Amino acid sequence: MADVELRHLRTMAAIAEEGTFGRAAGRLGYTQSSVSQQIAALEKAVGGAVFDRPGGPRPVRITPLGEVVLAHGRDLLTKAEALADAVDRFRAGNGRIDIGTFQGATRLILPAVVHRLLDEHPGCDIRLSEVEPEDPQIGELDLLFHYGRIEGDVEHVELLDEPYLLVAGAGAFPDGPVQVKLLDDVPMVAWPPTYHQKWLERALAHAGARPRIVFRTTGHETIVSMVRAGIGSAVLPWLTLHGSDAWSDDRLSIHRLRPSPASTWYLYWPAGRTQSPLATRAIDIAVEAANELADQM
Amino acid sequence: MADVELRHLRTMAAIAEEGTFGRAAGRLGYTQSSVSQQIAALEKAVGGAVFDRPGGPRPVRITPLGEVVLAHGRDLLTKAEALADAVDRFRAGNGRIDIGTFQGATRLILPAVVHRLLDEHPGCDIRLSEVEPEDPQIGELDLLFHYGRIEGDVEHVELLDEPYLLVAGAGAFPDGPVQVKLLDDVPMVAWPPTYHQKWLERALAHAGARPRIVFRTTGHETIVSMVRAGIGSAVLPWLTLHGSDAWSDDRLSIHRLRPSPASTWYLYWPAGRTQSPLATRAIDIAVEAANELADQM
DNA sequence: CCATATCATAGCCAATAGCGATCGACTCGA
DNA sequence: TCGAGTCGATCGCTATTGGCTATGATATGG
Repeated sequence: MADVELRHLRTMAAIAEEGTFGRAAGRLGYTQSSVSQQIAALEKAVGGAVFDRPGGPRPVRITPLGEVVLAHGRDLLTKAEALADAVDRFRAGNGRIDIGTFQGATRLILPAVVHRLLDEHPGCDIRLSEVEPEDPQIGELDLLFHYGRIEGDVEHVELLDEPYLLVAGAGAFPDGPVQVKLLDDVPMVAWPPTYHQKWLERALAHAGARPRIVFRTTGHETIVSMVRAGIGSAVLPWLTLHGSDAWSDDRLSIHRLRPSPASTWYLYWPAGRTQSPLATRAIDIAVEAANELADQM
Repeated sequence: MADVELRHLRTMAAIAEEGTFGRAAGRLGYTQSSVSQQIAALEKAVGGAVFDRPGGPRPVRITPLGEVVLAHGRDLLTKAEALADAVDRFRAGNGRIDIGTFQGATRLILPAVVHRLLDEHPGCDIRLSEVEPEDPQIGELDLLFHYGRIEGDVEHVELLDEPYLLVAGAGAFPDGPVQVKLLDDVPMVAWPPTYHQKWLERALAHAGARPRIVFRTTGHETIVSMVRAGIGSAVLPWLTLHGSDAWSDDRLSIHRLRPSPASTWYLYWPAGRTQSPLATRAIDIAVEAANELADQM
C-alpha cells in the first residue's frame, strides 16, 4: 500500500485531465501501454480501480476511489512542485545565511557583504549575530568574522592585515613612519580596555612601548577630537580612520608605525560542511571587499 | 530534477532522525548500501549534497540544501500518509454516497438503509436528494430508489412487489379478497392526483373499476379517518398501512384485491461504474430490508 | 597500530519500466 | 449488420535499476 509513487499520480492526473490513457501518454511522453501499466500498478497499490474503462472510443471515468486518490494526489504533486521550486530557489541563492561578528568589528567589510548579497539575491534571508569576543564559537553559524585565529573545526580565509596608525598633533613627530618604542611613556588617548584594546596594548608593550593612557573613551570621533585638542596621541586601526576627516586636518598628522602592529581579519566557516551557495558567494564578496580596502591602505 | 521519489524522502527522513545511514537502513529494512545509493540518487536529483559525511564513526550532518529538501520532504510524506489513510478509510466504508429518491417514496426501506449504514460506518457521508418522479435521472447519484422502470444506462435490482390494499368500513365487503371491478363507481377517499395516485387510478381502470373519488387529501391518517367515518373506501399501498392501527380497528376491514395492483420498487445504480464499498453495502441492506418487509406481507 | 564504526563502490541478480505490436471490446455510421 | 475507428489490455522483449553481498576507504579511540 505504501508503494504509490509520484509518477503514478502525475500520470493519473494527466489522464483525469485528458480523458484517455492515450492522450495522457502523449502529453507525458510515454506510450499508451506504459500509462496503462502505471495505472495498473497504482490500482494494485490502492487496492481498487481508479478509472472505469467503458470500452470503445469513450473517455475513461474516474471511480469514487479514484476521486479520493486524485484529490490527495494533486495535493502531493503540488507539494512536490513546491519542493522543486524551493530547491531551485536555494540553488539560485535565495536561502538563509547566518553570519557571526562581534562588536562593531568589521565596520566596512560586513556592510559591504550584506549590501552586495542583498543586491544579488533580493529574496535571501541574512541573519547577523554577535558572538563573545573572548571565546568565539562557530556553532550553527555559516560564517564568522573575527580577527585572530580561533580554534575548533573550522576553515578560514585571511581577509585583511589591518595596520594601526598613530594619530598625533601636527609636528609632534617627524613626517613618515614612527618607531613604536618612541611611544614609551607618551601621553595617549585610547579606547576602554576592550578585548581589542588590550590586544593592542600588549602588542605595543611587546615592541617596547608602554604609553601613558591619559584618557579612555569610546567612539573614535571623541578620541580624534582629544588628540586634536593636544591631550595626547592615539593609536587607531586603519579602518577606523578610513574616510575620516582626520587626514585633511592641519592640526593632525598620521603616521605608520615601525614595527607595524596589525590585526589580521579572518573569515571562518565550519570545516567539512557543505556550504550554501549564499555562503560561498559571501566569502567571495568579503575577499573582494577586503582586497579593495587593502589597495587603499 | 523531477525524479525525486517518496522512497528517497522516507529514507532521508529516517537518516535525519537516526543520524547514520546504517541505523536508518535497519529501521527501514534496507541494507546500508541501498540507503547510500538512494541518497546518492536523491542528491543527483536535487543537484547537491543533502548530507555531509564526516568520515569515520561520526554521524552524518544535514546540509543547508538538505534542510530545504527535508523540510518539504516531511511535508510530502505527511501528505502521502494522508492519502494512504484516506484510501483505507474509503475501503473501510467511510466514503460518501449520494442516494436519490422521490417524495416520501420509501417510507420504510430508505430509513432502514440510512440507519444501518450509519451504524456500520459512523464516519460515512450520506446525501439524500429528491428527484423528479416524471423523468428520473440517475445523473451523479450512486443509488436511486424508484418504482417502475427507468431508462438510461443503469443496472437495477428488484426490491419489492408492493400490493395495494382496500381499506373499507367493516362489513362493506365480505371478508377476504375483493374483485377490483366491484370498486366501479364506489365512493372512495384518495390522495391528490400525484404521479403515484394517477398510476394507481390507471391501474384500477385497467382492471375495470372507475371509483368515484369523493374526497382527496394528503396524509394517510386523514384518509383512514375518512374511511372510518364512513365516507367511502380507500386503496392504499401496503407500506402505508404497515404498522398502522387500521388493522386492529373494529370499524375497518382490510382486503386484498383481485387482480392485485402492485407497484414494484427498484433500486438503480449507474451501469459500468465501479461502486464505492458504501454503495455495494447499501444495495445489500436495501435488499435485506425489502425481504424482511416482504416476509410480513 | 589495531579494533571499530562509518559511508562508498563494485559485482551480481532479479525485478521492472518502457516500448512496439497485437488483441479484444466497444461505438458509430454506412 | 458490418466495417472503420478508437479505446485500453496484454505479450514479448530489452535496458535499466534497485537491492544485496562483499569489500574498500576513512576517521576515531584506546
